[in-house]
Amino acid sequence: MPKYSTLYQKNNNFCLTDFSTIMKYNHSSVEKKWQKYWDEQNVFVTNNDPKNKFYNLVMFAYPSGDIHMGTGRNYVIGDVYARFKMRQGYDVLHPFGWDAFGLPAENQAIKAGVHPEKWTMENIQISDASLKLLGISYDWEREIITCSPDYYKWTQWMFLLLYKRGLAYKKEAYVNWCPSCLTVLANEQVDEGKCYRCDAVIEKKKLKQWFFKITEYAERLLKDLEKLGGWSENVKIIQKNWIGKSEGCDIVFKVEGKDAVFNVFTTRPDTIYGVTFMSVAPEHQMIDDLIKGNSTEDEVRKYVKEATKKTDRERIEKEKDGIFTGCHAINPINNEKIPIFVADYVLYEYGSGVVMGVPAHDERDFQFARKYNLPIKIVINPPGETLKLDTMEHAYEEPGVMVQSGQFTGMNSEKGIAAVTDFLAQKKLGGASVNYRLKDWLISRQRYWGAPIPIIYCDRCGTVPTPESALPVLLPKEVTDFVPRGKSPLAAVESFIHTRCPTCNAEAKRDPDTMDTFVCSSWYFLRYLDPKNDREFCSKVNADTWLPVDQYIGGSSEHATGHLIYFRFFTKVLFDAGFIPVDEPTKNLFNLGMVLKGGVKMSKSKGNIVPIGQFAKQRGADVARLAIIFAAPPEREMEWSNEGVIGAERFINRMYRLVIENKSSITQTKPEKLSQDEEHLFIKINQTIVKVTNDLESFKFNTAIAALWELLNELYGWQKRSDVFGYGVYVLINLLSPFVPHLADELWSSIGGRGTLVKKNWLDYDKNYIDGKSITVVIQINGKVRSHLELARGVGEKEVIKGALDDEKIQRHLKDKKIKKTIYVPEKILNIVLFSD
RNA sequence: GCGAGGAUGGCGGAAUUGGGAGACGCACUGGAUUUAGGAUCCAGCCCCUUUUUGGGAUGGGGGUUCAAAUCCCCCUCCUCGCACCA
Repeated sequence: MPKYSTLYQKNNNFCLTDFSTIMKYNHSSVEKKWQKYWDEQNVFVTNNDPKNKFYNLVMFAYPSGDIHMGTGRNYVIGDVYARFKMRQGYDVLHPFGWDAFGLPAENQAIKAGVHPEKWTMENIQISDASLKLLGISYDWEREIITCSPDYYKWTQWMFLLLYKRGLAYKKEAYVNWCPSCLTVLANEQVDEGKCYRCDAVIEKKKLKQWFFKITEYAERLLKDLEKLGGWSENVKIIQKNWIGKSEGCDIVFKVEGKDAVFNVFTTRPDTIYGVTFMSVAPEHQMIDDLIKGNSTEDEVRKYVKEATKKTDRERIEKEKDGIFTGCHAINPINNEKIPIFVADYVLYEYGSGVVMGVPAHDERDFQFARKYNLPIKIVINPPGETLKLDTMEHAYEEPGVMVQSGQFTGMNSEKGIAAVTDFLAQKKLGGASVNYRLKDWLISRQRYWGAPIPIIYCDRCGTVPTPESALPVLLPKEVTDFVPRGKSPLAAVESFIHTRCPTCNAEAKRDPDTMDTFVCSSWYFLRYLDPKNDREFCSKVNADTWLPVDQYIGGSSEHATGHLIYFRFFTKVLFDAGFIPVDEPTKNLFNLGMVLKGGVKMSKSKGNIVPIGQFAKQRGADVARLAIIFAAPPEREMEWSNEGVIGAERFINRMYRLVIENKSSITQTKPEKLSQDEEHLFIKINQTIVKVTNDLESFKFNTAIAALWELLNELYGWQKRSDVFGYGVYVLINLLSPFVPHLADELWSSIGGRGTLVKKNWLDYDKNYIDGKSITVVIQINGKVRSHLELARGVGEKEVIKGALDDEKIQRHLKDKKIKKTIYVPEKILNIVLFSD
């Protein structure tokens, strides 16, 4: 078959041009032209009255400088999907916005003296321009910026909603305190127990903080993971572990000689006869009562003071220790007297902050008991074995058979757990109980650049929420000192802090703290639905119309324990309050892989970024898009490389040439009267439509491009400019449009198409031309491929065997051998098994 | 330590209800065309052996099977998440 190159040399019938003078695709004018067209024709403006809605949401971004290939990959992948859905006839909502509050802006302000707002807004402008250069199909009229008062007014409103529903409360909590910078630090700013800026060892400081009661939703957040069929198992498992449900038993221990009790949570009530001491977290409020007047009071106080100052990390790394309080508790099951310790391995936040020490059956308790020479009492034996105290080097933590356990002796652990729990419940000394690892969400930040907490403190009325009509509580702009000194910079802004009590009009003070930025991002997906509404965060009708999010795209599992839990939490709260019709924001989440450069994550701080705007100008947006998509599967990490760019450029130029040189042959009409070769090509075309459609649906964009490349190669080498060729090129142009939209629209218009392909329906395939009429059956001998047979579809096993036995290559292998059996997989494989000798 | 995922040519990656390993691209080699090319076209491109034939190969080792990248067991390494959760 003559190839393309020989054609233009020898035969000019097909009007082929000399390659050496071929025009190259001028990406910059073409891309500009179509971006302008899309914009002027409002191609991406959302239909407010959708018949067939599709909410395609990509995670919005933090505006730290210009976007680069690392961040841009997310938006390209989201865009491919959005454009595909548009072509399938959906009314797509594809919005974008900025998570614009947060520490980097503030740090920049502290470092360079630029106001956070100025820095943020400039970055947004630059990044918006880059996204537009990439041709991302956002409905820019819905862009939201969380630091703008129109937005954070509703973030504050959300706070008040939670407050009204009893889900926002204030309590004392320990925060990270840098004794050198004299400032409170966020958890992210503490690196291995040290200040990220000055390396000083971080201390703990007790401050009154606002919390959201996410623990009240723990069970639903856990249970409803089942509803999230389109989430990766990985993220669901991470969330499940994070929520950390643990079923067990509460046991009430009385304190000897005091009018006090401890409620202890345990998952192993079957070990209750093995309790030989009790440990209380150093933060526990009851310690004061316990030690008051004891001879060791001062020593215990000293221990508590030191322990509470330590970071979590320090507490974990050192050997377990503690101090005897001088008090004893009574084991309710056998009235044994056990010493009460304060020990810093006990977590105040989990359970009740008190644990019963069972050294024989818990490794931590075992170490602790050995250190302080406390008795160790074996109450569980491994099945069929007997533990010996003198030879024990570790606790036996597995289930087993209860011994030395009064009436429960002889029971196995499983039965014993239930029996002891029931027994305690009957005696009102405890009962079944569930604990979660999940903690309430601390949302106060002693920082400037965030949404102010809309709370007012009045001497007479106490804590008073700002009335909704007074929202937003504006963040004062005339601030110059952004350095937090143990309290929010806002505390020093007199005009902000001083206000009047909404209830009694007396002089009052505002809360000086701002909210964690995760609050802003927990509900942003709702604001897109109604971004300019100044009476509601989103109208009920819009929420009913657009929710849930049909496809959520972005981030990797790093958000699994943060944003993705918070945003499910907010959705449930708003659902309960009747504002939105769904209790899960989205059933489909697609996680994206990071972009690497030189093997490390591409990021501004690593200094290895490839800016997208600049790249799009120089080499083309479509080249960038194609390189990103083809380099790796979307969910996997991808290395940004120049080689990938070269391949993408080649593809685009080749595609462009194919179309421009054969304009007159291209047709949207399906071919008729096919020769054998043509039929083969037509089948390939139809198979490509199927493959690309399926791959688009399932985010296998890299293999979709591979299929397109195959078809392009085939058409490029095709000799006859008949209908099937012309139709093939037409198909190719169409299938390319979600990936390289500028090129596709340009080619579409160059062959006489009108408008943009975005508005044109996705292609159907011809069901009669998916499978070829002939099939290739692989002939194996003893599992090794020896030959192939071209046979008609529908061929029977006998014919295949006959064909195989007639085959020359097969005969060679069968010489002097006996056939043991044959295995035939219809229309695929025939395996001839021989006797081994 | 616990949990999850992964390891396929020189490279990115295809192929898993078990059925032709290496699609597609990059790099590389040879050739064509060109004043030139980082353009374009043709051919080759897992390893060994070879005239064709053939043999080996999906991190390592074992197993199941007519047949294993795919299923099972053991081991090594890598990535991510959690990490005193009672």
